[in-house]
Amino acid sequence: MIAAHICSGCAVRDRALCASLDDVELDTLNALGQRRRLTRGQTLVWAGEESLVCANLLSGVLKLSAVTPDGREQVVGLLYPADFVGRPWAELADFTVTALGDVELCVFPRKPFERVLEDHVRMERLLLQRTLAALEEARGRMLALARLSAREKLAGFLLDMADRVQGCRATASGPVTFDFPLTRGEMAEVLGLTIETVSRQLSRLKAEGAINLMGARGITIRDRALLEAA
Amino acid sequence: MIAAHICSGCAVRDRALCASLDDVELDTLNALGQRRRLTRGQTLVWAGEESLVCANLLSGVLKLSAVTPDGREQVVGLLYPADFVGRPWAELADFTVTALGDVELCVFPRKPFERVLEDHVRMERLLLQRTLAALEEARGRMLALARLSAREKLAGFLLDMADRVQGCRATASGPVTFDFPLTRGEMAEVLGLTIETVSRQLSRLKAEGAINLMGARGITIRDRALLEAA
DNA sequence: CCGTCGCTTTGACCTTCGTCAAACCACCTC
DNA sequence: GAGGTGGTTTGACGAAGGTCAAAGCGACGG
Repeated sequence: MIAAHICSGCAVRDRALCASLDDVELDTLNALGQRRRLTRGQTLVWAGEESLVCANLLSGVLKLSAVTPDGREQVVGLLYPADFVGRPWAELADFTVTALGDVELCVFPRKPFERVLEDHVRMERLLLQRTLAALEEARGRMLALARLSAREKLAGFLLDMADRVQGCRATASGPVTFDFPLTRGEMAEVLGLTIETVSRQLSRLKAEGAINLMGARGITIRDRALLEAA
Repeated sequence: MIAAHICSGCAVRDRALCASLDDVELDTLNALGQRRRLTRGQTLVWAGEESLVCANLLSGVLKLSAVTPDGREQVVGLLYPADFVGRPWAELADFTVTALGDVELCVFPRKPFERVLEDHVRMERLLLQRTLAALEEARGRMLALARLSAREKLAGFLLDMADRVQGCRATASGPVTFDFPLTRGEMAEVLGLTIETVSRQLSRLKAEGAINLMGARGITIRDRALLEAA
């Protein structure tokens, strides 16, 4: 019952992969899991190194990034609470996983985790469905990276953040205020731009009255329609 | 035994998802499957429409493409023989699937196919592993689309094609000759460029002696190292 | 053999975005 | 309050690649 006890207080108990397990099954998994915290900038996994762990993200945001041989970097995915981290059955890690803010994880050693996965069809199915969803998202972002202008990328990104921040609350068109979990540089990495271009486009959107910027992190969406037009 | 008979002659019997099924199980699936041919340019699925089918690709090449509201297009994936087509459990199709050349498919109605999938853990696992691999590939291409120059994209693409064409034969560094399955326009769609840029970069690579072009389709890799340097 | 059709190549020009450089700003420590 | 430090903004400039336009090339049908 210890496991059930620990997990029952878990913020993502019914949204993460674990949602597919009952309390008894959870014991097995919990015996493997270990809580871990990361602070801003710390990295959990390095691309190309041996892939030793999988994890559930409990709180905070992680970035998944790829790097060219000569050092150009691209963020290829953002992970939010309840998302799954890592790639079962892969000997080497594909991408670098880094904390964007302070982060809490529930970490499992990869090999034993694979065994649990193989023994629990429902969990495996849930992972399959999430992977299919992630694949769709990645492909959607390929379109964005390759074909949208800097302005369009930014507008789309802001709308995305806004929706995510206010949970799944109905998107009333009233102004929304929130703080970025990312710096300009990180936004640039996500959108395939440079830091200067991000800054310039934000200034431009502000000048046009679509948004308002307060300090480096604060933002409020003033005219959602104007953003959606891009 | 009819099913086993049909499938046993299948070119991808032991490479497609079906590889996870024994001859008896294959009967179930075969009862659902239907051969279908497409000719160059025909499309199997339209993005946004109801998702009615899944399929195994038997021969030929398919492209998966996404389109912006205003008509800009991006190819987000290429599918080769033995690859799986479609997204189980999705009500709507995410992307448009179009034949690049003449194509043979083994098509299943989605809903019944999902049931088979749910009843065959090994097949579900194989699909999961393939989806994870596809996700990695998609993310790798995000890096390429966002951060590589036109020249680098093309060089990488040519090397890729060359490797794929000569099967998994050891990549001797001798010159390789083959035909593109794609037009310049399609290459542009894949690489996130315009047709003119593709043409110009190919001409440049030819001028530098890295490749040779014969007619619109023929190509030979003359200096592999030169391409790899990009 | 000629004309047409689809695709490719090449050129001239222009826009967008990246590069380099210099302030600027907020926040923190001393 | 002085001085750092890390992130941000702004400007001037240049290069890569997109756009528009015209010609070239090869295959096919008449």
